[in-house]
Amino acid sequence: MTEQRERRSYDQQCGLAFALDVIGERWTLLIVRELLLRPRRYRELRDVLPGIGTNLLAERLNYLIEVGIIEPVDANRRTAGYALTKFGEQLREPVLAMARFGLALLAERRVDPRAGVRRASWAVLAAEAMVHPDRVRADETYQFKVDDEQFHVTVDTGKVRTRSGPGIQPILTIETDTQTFFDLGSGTTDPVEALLSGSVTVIGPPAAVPRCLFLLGLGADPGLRAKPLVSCAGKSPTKSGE
Amino acid sequence: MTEQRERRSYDQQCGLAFALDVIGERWTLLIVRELLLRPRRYRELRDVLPGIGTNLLAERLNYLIEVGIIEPVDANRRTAGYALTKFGEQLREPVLAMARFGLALLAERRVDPRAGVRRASWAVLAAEAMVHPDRVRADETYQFKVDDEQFHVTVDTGKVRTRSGPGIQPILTIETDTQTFFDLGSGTTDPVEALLSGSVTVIGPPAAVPRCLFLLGLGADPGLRAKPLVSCAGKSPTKSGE
DNA sequence: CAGTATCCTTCCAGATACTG
DNA sequence: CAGTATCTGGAAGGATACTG
Repeated sequence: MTEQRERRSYDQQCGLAFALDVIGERWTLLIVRELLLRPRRYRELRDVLPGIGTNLLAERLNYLIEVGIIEPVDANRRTAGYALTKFGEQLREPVLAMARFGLALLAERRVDPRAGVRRASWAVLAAEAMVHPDRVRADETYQFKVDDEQFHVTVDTGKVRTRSGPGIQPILTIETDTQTFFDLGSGTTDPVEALLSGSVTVIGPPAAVPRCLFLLGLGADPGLRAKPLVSCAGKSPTKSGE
Repeated sequence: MTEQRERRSYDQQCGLAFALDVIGERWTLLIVRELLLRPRRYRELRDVLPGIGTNLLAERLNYLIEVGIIEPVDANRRTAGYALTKFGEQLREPVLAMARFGLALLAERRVDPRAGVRRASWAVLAAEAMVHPDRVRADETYQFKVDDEQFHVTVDTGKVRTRSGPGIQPILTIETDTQTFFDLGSGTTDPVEALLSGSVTVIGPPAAVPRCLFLLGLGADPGLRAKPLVSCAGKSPTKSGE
């Protein structure tokens, strides 16, 4: 039996404090992140969260089940893993917003861009965080291959979805490595530069590339551009005043 | 001098992990929340964060300065408090997203709705979290008085802003207490019920009320409504709807 | 494989004393 | 007032051995 722990609470009547009481402890949001990508087995979670320790993982999982954020998935009679509940899916927006901030930290070199474990599956989340829903310029699908991970961004009747796996009839297929992808996402590397240096390869009509870049916040609006000059890394979010 | 602590890091190349490495420790986001509302002095922060302890608060403040999220504000030559930097302002979206999730927890009774300290200033954040930018129906200002706190939601040329202090020429002035406001925000209490029971009072044209409710996610689209169902804006006495 | 139990370390809460 | 520094008990986290 897992014994009940007396949880620390901020004891404040505030939405943020309520949320942090539940998902503010160490590791919790990272577990949620993994399950946002897809359901996972206990072992898989251990593997993608190096350093967590089996007791903590078990404790967190039980608590997340208790509060209805995740649920065990059992095939046959055995626990086959964990998945987010419908309620837990509501953590997608907060997690993406935080991930966006993390990329901003990276862009401003407030964190070490090369430190730590790399995993291509994080790139899916990064892509989803980068998407500007208001920057749709065409209904089309962009497919990505980042190291071993495959995912796609689809615009369907103006609505954007980011999903794991190959896309259906993608207009573009973009291939790169995890490092380059994060460098692009944080504005560390310019997309044009990456293309020219060959660390990114693109298959598909060149005209679609600016639309894809624009959607991901990496380029200027193609609809407003008279002539394709040299793109200037579009996203230039106001140098922090120091 | 504050001695440097060896910070715990997830060591993962992922936006979320980067963010949590920086603002994932206990109390940090609550400090940011306070500074999102307005700059604060050391003493004020202590007062709104009961239980934090002077050393932790000092440590967190110094670290947040170090990473460029906040900066000391000095009037004359003395430290007059702390304010978010332009960079730190980027935490507004993540914090609001988390607060929204917190309200969802409340709505599903996953947290105790009555526990803990109440502060009217939290309501400003809650209101901002509740706003649906895509639900604008008119350019107008709604002013709120929640206990001792005053703030307003303004729609100006289709853009929504939520700010502390009184609004300019508000079409509505809504007055209530902190508890009721959070009950409304979490869907625990129905707005109509709150109006009828007198725990909320509204001054202004009744026709504007549905627009305000809709904007805050508390009512149906008034543009789709044929007739104004609720026409009681003034005091409709003692009809306890139980 | 999927956890549970155990031990040890680090961090946090709370109190208090000290400095400019 | 605006912090900094120190101390102590207890709780959370990390590493690992162990069990069904």
